[in-house]
Amino acid sequence: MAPRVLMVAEKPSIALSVATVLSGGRMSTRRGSTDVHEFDGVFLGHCAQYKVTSVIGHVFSVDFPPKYQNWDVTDPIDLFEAPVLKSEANPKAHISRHLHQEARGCDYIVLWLDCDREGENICYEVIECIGVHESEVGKKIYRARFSSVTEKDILKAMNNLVEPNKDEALAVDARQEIDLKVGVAFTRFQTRYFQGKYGNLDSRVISYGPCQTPTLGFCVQRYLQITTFKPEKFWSLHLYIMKDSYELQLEWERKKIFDFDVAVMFQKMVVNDGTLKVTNVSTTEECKTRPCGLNTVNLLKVASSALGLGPQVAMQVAERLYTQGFISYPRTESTAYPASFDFQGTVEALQYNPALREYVQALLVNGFQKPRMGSDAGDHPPITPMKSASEDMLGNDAWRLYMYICQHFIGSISHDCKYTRTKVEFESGAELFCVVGQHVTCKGFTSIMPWMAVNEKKLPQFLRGERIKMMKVDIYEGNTTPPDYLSESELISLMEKHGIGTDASISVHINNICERNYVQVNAGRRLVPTALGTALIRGYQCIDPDLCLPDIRSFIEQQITLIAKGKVNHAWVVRHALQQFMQKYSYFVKQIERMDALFEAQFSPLADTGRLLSKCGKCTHYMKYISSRPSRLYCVTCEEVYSLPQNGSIKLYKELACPLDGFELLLFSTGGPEGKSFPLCPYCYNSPPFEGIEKLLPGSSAKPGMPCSLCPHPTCRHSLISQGVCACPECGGGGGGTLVLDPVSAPKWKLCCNICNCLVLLPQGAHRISTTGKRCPDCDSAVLEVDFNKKTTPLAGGATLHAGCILCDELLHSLVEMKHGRSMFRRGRGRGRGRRPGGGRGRGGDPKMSFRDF
DNA sequence: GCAAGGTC
Repeated sequence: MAPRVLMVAEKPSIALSVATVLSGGRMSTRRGSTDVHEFDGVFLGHCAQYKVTSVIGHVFSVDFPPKYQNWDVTDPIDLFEAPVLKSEANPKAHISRHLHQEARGCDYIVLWLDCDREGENICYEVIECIGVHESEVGKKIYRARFSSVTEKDILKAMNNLVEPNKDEALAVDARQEIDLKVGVAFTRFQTRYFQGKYGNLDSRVISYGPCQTPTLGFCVQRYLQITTFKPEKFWSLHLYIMKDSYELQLEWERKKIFDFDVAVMFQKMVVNDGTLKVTNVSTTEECKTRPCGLNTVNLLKVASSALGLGPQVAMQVAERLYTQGFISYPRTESTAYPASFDFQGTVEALQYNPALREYVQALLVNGFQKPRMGSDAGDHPPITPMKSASEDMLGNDAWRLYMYICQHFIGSISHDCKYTRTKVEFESGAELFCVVGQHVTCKGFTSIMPWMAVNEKKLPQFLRGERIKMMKVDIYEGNTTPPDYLSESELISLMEKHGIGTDASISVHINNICERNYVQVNAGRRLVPTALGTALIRGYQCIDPDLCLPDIRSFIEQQITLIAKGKVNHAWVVRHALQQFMQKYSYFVKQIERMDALFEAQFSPLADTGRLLSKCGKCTHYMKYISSRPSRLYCVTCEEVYSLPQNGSIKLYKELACPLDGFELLLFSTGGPEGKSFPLCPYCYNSPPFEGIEKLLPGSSAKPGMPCSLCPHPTCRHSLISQGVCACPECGGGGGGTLVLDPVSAPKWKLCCNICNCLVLLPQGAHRISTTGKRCPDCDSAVLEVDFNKKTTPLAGGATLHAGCILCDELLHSLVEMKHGRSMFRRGRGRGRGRRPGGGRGRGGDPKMSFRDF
């Protein structure tokens, strides 16, 4: 039988290109998690059946196990030695399952991931999904190495298959683990420390990261240069002459001097001389070179400085242009065009663009220039237009960005700009002056990129030895000025220079420091640090400047490069790097008061912030509601902070207290037309899930990590304690009671009303219980869904999901109704009743214990 | 809630 070959690319577009080239365009396509292209061909000299599919970037991402997810119970320092887990980055896409299924029955795997470290790492993610042992690498699993997705490169790669490089993949594993542990440990510590003290920081988290923090560092460094700048007076000579009815101001060779008396002395020397002699006239041919191919960093810089588009927006627009086929892949480091690049075709496509037509046609007639040699990072070709477009097709921002990409591309294959530069030098009283003129002889690429044009500056004719009459010699008094705030475009250059982030992530880091309120983007897209951003960086500078220096990234890079080159063992490097960061972390924690001194000077203590809202269950005093991000409650007496759900409003809920802890209940509401609201107890909301259960119930069967399926709150992070399950059947109509899972007997699945203390038993052995929003047709009580484990409760039809009324003994009807669209109402027998103090206004007739006991 | 890196 013909061998079967599965090929996996990094993204669907590359899978399509590879399949198209290798099949000569004759393949069939099957839709799946990602498309699968099938065709017959030749593999290693035999006829073979091919399938080509792709992942969508990384399949897995790395995180801590659930045990370490709770900020309340995990000391951040433990994170450095915690295990890390890889889980599917996008579980909904089912990429892992897709690869496993497609690989079944295949004899060979060929990996077409991007040829960089990340790509090498994804190779091994694919190998993991496929479920093949790594010992098969080289026998069954091959790596295609290609530098561009062109026919020539694809065929060449196919004929030169190699093995994936495990060391490079391990280097990425190391980077992921170090970034995760360092970033999360510092972030959690800082966030809790400062948000537990100040009420007006206005940021959801006080984050730290080896890329985002140095990025912020650059902005603050410039800010500090500005604030500590002391202007100085300076003086300079302005000498004016008249020649052939041109009035000219000459440049003084000394530019400026900082002593007035000396400036006066020089002025006198010139005035006393009275004549100005031309000492030299020189003319040079100058050349302004055309640009190389456009890469992401340069695109982002132009987008920010010339088009006023921030990096985040620019990348979004560029991605849309890419997916619509107007431009090539927008994330690339390379500025060199591949040898096989189709310049002719690309130029021809642009002649239909009215704005470019004239220039493009001239280029086609006169021939275009070979582009300058750029740098080839081995990733993707430079960003180029792929087809013609009009403003109507794209919309304003996309059109401007697209036009820039076209202009840059055309510029890169146009002539250089040529001009002559004439410098005339003068002397008077032993002081030297000069004037410079420029004359463009060939506009070249500046015709299509007019903002790059060389300024014409005409000069009258001067002859060497000529004596010129001076009009006047003034002393100009000026002040030195500080630099401006860092522009976004300068920041991108600095990040690139120091290796902070990648073409794909630079925009994300900049966006992060804006969103977290560390910097603000001012007019002209200049970045001004906020009080928070400044306090953070100045704090690191006090405690441990390494933490905010760009070298922190290069340190990690240099460490993992040792792994990539196979020089040092992966585990050793990770352990060593983490040990160093752990020491830095401990020192930082010990010294945090030095950073805090800066915060103290800028921000208000929690006690001075917010307004009184609801009563604390511990001390019965009113607690303060802090409305600035992140909104939270603060008890001044107990000095405790209680976090609240975010992005909504909070108000007192009927002045009712939680029956469990005495804290006054609150009502949280989200805005908008589909706004939701639910009541919550601030103490329960902040209760560590397992601690509480275990304290209350020795020998509890609750397992760490068991998710809370009862709590309908989208923000709920409880496991077994929750609120607001459903309306209480006793007082639900008028009293507003809500059934909560009774924490005392949680593993026994009981519900307890927070108003009237009514207890409702739930079926045992269920592993998930949730609300349906439906009402029992018999007694009008809430209907719950109960999910049983098949093993413990085999039921007719293999059904595992049941729903029933919490008061009547009816259990199965709603399920059947849901499954078959009709009600099969089977009434069972009640087995007594739950504790129900107060009686209430039961609507279900004779109140019974709910649900049959399974 | 947290990092940085892929990609959509």
